[in-house]
Amino acid sequence: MKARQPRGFVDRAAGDIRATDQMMTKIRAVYELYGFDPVETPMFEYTDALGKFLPDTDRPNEGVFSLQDDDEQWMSLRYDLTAPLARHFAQNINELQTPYRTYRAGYVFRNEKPGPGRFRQFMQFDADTVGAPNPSADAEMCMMMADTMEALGIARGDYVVRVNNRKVLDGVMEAIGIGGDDNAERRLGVLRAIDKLDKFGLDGVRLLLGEGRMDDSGDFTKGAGLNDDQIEFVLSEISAEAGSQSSLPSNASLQQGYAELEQIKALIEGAGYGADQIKIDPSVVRGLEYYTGPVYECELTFPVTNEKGETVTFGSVAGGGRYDGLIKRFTGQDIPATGFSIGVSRLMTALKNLGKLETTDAIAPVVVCVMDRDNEALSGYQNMVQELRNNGIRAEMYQGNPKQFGKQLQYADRRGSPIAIIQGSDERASGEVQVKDLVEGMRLSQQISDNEEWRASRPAQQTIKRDDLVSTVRTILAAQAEERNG
RNA sequence: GCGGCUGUAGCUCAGCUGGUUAGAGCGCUGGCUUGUGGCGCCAGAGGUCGAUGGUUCAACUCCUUCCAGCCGUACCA
Repeated sequence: MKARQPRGFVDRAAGDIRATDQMMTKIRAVYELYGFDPVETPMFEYTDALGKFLPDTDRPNEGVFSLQDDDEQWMSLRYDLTAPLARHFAQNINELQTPYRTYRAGYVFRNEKPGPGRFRQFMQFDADTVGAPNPSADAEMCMMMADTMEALGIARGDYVVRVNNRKVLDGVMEAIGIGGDDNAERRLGVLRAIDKLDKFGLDGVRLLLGEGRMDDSGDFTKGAGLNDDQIEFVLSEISAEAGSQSSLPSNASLQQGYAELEQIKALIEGAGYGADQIKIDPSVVRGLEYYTGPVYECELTFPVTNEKGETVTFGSVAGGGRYDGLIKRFTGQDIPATGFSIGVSRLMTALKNLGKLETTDAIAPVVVCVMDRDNEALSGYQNMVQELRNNGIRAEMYQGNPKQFGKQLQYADRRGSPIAIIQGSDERASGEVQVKDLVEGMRLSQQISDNEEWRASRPAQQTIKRDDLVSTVRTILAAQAEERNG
């Protein structure tokens, strides 16, 4: 049998897990500071609770991973953290105090084609306020996003939170005469086209708003089919400076959208945030389905170099918006809500590129070598290990086959151990141990080319009293730490 | 989903216009070495050449189909 994971799923190694933990700790601290409390929901939900994907018998797993419980009910792995929150709130509506301010993190699952940096299981970290109808709640989300980026070490100017309002986009489309149920399909096409602004630029969007666009492989994407006047209206609107009113015939949706954006702008300015952190941007679209008001996303603006040496802009690492209709599906009553989601894995990749990820693995343990294998010697080694541990120093006794001493040092070396402890019968008889600084020894090795000489010299090794073990190890570790930190 | 490109050892790849027993470097395992990591020397393991069907005296090499991966694109709650 070949050992492998399902496509789009990955194992995570120690370094990734530790780095993720550190990130999550920082994110959580910001959310807590803002007065949000944690909540957790299960990975599985009944499929109908997740929303639009009701599996049909032909394709039960389109988009989501679904299976039938033994009572025939369909259940699915969650594909985001918002739908489960709506379910949780609706279910506990009588107990939960509103506005309900909550955050949660966890894996979500999407059954779709994986790609580089795109997996079928990935981590999201969400914050939401339920029962808050005013744009002030949206403004708070934007500020929290900005604070989170800075808490993670992303400098001001290397990120920007961009805010728009779905009502503005709706108003624009109404103004160019594609409002109403008849044009739902066309409006979707327009939104999709606008969403491609990052990728294809204004010219690409122009094509997609009109007839369509041919991609590099020769594949043709059908456009939204607007006429030239309509296209120019849309383009001028999405490329307009923040806050400038368009020349289009106004309507209620447009006016309300602008008013809400004005209010958000006033709040973030009042809180001291500048346009280099949060700005109104009429080209932000976000997901197409359930957003009903302000939408916002956080984008990284610095160029990063990928493994292949190509320069790419990273784009969006977090996004959200107002979803006033989502909870109503369960309760029948209007419950306004707004919130956002951080793509943890994606953001981690970006931080790695920025050098802001604390990739310093935990210091590997001190390895106590096994020289003699009689019980007296072994208990002495174990005693040293325990003493180091009791003093807060990671340590382990070599647990492999000890017959070749060279293998033990090789193990310590490849494990990245800072120090090896050696005590043979001679040292034991005189109450001594050898302490070997593996980092210093590696440096010395570069000056010695002959293998015999390298061995005989026993580099970076000192003989000390057994009683001085802990203090000597501490001294060496401190020196190594100082060197690492420059 | 659509279009293009690519599948040879754990990894990176070589393998001529089809020719007998498929190679290299690195890595891995063991040994030199039951008192010393790097460097070194010796030995070894590991491949139904992505899978299937076909053409041929003969296929890693050419063709079909499938699968997987990469790039672009579409969809993306």
